[in-house]
Amino acid sequence: MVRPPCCDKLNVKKGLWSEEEDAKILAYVSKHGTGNWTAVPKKAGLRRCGKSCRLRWTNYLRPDLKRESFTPQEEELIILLHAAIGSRWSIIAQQLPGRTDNDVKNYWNTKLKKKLSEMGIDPVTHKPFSQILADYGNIGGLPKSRTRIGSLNRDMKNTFLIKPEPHQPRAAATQGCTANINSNQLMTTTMAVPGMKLVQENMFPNNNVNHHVPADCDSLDLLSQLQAIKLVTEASNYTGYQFVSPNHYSLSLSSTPSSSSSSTCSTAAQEKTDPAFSWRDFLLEDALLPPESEDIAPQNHSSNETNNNNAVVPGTGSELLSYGFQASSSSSESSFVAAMLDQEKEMFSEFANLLEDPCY
DNA sequence: AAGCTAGACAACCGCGTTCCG
DNA sequence: TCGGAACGCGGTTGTCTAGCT
Repeated sequence: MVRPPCCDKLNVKKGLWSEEEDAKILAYVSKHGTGNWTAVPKKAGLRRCGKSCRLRWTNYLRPDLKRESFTPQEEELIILLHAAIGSRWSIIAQQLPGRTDNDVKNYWNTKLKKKLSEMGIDPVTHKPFSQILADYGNIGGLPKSRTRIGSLNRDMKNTFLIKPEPHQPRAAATQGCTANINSNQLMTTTMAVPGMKLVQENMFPNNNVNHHVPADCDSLDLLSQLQAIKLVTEASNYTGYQFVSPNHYSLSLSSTPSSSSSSTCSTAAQEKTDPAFSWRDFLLEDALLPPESEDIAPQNHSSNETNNNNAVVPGTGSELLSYGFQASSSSSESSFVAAMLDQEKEMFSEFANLLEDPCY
């Protein structure tokens, strides 16, 4: 492993910071300001890596940091922003004065993920579990056996299989689940990634999104991210991310009169009739089709205009799966899907014994 | 009282990006 | 333009503590 030069010394101290060390950092920063962190340890008389100093300052010593626990408003904002832009903690934290990305990340990992799971919502896709299960069952046409549940993400499993887990070291637990990872990835990537496109389209119906750009997370450009943030944060009176029914959760944005009716996260039925996204486009544009293939005309998004106020909590996934796999007609698509399924079958057969004995 | 467990949060690690000579 | 250093970010791990058995 290559360490940065500032951390290369063997005598660099690690672990928790003492009050003395904090005082040295504070003294240094008050005198010299922040910046050039690699020089800080030497100048401040610390046996710490510069990176570590910066982290200590950013996450703990900065005077503008809030110490009190997260408010319900902050909590809702985090959930909304996570739904909109994913785990971009630094961006989310920028919308929460006095909070650091580390704070937000920790709060998400320890509280919010669990909370959403208990509500029956997958914290990764922000989609009701029941719908994910149904959609996932539809993909492969495979029976929903225990094995299938074993391939769902851990939070989801915890919700379905409420049973005390024997404590085990984290690494061991992680390793034990290795056999599930591929199928998890199959699911979460296919679901979450195109979902970003859905967010973009549904949250900014008037935004000229180029629908021929492959809808991966990274293609969600900065402008759109900022717009997403703006939309979410400006909805000053939103009443929250409400669980309505197992297939239906909503976000009520009451900041505009026309949005008094809660905008609703698409149900499976709604999504199947929503023409805004074509899974086919997503799959094929990347490589399989020449650009501007005539049967993949730009989508007409006029239907979105009727629900401009709907800040659709990104569903992300299952709608895409229903779209794509059910509507697939071209041979290239079916071969792509078939290849994925073949690989998955192969994996299941290879790890059959493990999958029959889930690690939880 | 001791051991175990889970929650909270601080800190570290690795990697990608940006800056600068 | 290139390469190394610095920085920033997200994921992961470590540590402490309170509650429970």
